[in-house]
Amino acid sequence: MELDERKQKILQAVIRNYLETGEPVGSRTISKDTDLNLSSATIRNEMSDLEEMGYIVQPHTSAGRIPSDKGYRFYVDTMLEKKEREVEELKGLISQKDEKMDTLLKRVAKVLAANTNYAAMVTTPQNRVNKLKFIQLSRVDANQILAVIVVEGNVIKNSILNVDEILDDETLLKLNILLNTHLNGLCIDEINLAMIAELKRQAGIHSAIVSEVIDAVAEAIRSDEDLKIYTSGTRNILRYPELTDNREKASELINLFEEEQALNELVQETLADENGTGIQVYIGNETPVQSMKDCSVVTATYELGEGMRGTIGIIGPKRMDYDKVIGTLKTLMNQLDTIYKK
Amino acid sequence: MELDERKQKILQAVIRNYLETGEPVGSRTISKDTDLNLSSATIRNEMSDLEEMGYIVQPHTSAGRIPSDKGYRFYVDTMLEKKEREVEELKGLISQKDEKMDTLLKRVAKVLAANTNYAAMVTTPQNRVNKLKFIQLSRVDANQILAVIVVEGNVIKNSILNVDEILDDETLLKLNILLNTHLNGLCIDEINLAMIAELKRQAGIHSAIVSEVIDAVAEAIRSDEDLKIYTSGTRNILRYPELTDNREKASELINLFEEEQALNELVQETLADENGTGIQVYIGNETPVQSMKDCSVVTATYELGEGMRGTIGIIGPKRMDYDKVIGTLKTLMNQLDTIYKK
DNA sequence: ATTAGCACTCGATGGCGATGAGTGCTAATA
DNA sequence: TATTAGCACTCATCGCCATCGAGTGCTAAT
Repeated sequence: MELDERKQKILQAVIRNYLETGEPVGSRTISKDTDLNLSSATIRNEMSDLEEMGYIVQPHTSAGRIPSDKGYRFYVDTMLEKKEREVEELKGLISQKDEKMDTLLKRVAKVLAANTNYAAMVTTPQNRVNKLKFIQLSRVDANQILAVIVVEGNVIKNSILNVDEILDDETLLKLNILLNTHLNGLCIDEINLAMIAELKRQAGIHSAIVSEVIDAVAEAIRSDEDLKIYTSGTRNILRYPELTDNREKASELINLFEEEQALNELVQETLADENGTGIQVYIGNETPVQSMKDCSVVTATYELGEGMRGTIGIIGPKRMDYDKVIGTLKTLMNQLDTIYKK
Repeated sequence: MELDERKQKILQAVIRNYLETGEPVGSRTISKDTDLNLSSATIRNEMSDLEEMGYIVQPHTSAGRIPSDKGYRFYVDTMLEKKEREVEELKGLISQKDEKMDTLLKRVAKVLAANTNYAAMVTTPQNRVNKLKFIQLSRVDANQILAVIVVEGNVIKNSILNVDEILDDETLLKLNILLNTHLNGLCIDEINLAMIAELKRQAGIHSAIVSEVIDAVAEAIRSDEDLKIYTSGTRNILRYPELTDNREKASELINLFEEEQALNELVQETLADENGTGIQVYIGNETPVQSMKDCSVVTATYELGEGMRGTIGIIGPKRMDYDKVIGTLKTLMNQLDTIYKK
């Protein structure tokens, strides 16, 4: 059977109506809502076809129809083809500059949640190729050394090293020069054992410290270590219609939402495959995280130049205002992009 | 009327039973549960008295009694007098050292939530008098300066400053010495305008940079800026009996739980008044945060020497296993204390 | 191909009586 | 005087059943 134009129109009407009301929608409603001028009986026949084709389902006999995952998928796909919606209200909401990265991202999560009424998440940007930019060792205390490591994109890591021997200023300076001249501009794959051995040899009796610094560098450069996920709007999960009478599932989802581990999977998936727009929609079982299979996830990837990429997204009910969510995500995504083009 | 020993015993029995079952408890149950050998009729009379005195209430006529806030308060107070319970299982759970502070605290929150089955929160320690320990300016890029600021307790802050003029190594060194000799060991109140002016004068043409550094220092030292609150076990909120059929309240509480702002109030309250044990219990309306008035909050203050103090706590139903919660909190509190005595 | 008509299905709603846990009161008892 | 047995009364809960109505699928007419 073919999904001709009339069937498409009916399907869209069913879904749009269901998104609004949350109730299974019947033939009479469609007959009145569309401009097709068809009687409810005709619609019934068409809906029967659509059900056979898997786009809609009946929760029980003698009830209206609701969209299946496949139905939602159709809806989202046709929607994405349409022109971008304007979401002006968000401009300015996150425009203050000079903010710390984490405050900014936290606020983005908040804005996103408040705007969509769904649960939102935002990750810190990940750098795929973290090049070392600068290392600095300083003495803080008699036997404490502070190692500051700056990687590309001005991400800064600190590490305090306890040392037994007392280092004088001159040695410290030598070590600084040694480390910087050898390591700057390198990314993690390029710091191999041979180089470490060479560094240790040149450091002579201070090789222990070099060792510790290298460890700190390795940790600093390993970006996934540093992935932070900010969430907001968890409460909205309680409003999701597919969960209202299923406390257990709601609870599971809330839990998931504070488990960075699980969200991480989602993020990785999002970052992995790259389609044109940067927007991804996972409906029901399409999600990489099993416990979200009753929900839909919409994510966007933002880019901060230099290959830094992060994810913002919302986790909502399958019955979601996809149009608005996608619009909002796009706007925020662009805002982030421009903010960091300062 | 007086709360004689028999009434106390009955009250305790009522509360203990209610904590277990969650059902209003009747006179017959008490008659069987206690070792008083009284008939249900006698108990009825006593319970009637207890109700008059405000320790228990009847959800509706011809139902059993449940504790009022005042009843819980009595229960908790008598309980706190008893000897400390041993909670051995927790030893070792958070024993790994060498962890980053935030990972550690995150895990403490997790352990706490998992152990009690309530919602848990942990704050980073706050330093009341933040003394400056060390400042370091380094050139990262042609026109970017990295300022590293270490305050007492080895808390490190970074800040990247953009500069117009190009600074050579020598000037940088001079600035470093200037800043360190003048500022080290001072806390925020001691850095006054006169001193800043003096610094700027000595810096000469580089006074703009000094200005920026001072700003960064001020921000770094302002500790409340840096208060982070880790939460865990939000899902447990859904299990609280007083909220199970009140979605709205549950939702509100969940929201509260991700609003650092609100939790902060709680923290401040906790840190403010200091009784002997470091444990505080807020029952129902006693809480400083209004939206928690259907819950109980139990907090503990941990100390990390040098005046660094943080809060760990749980937010649970009024019908809560106070005994276990307090025990768990005490154990974790001590663990944190000892871990940081390395 | 479309539509009117009709019998049928099934969840939702609300009334109703039975059930039973628990109370307060009174009178008997130790 | 304190305790207890007995009893009438209250009220939330549960299962049952009839009703209602939205919505369907099928058939026959247009």
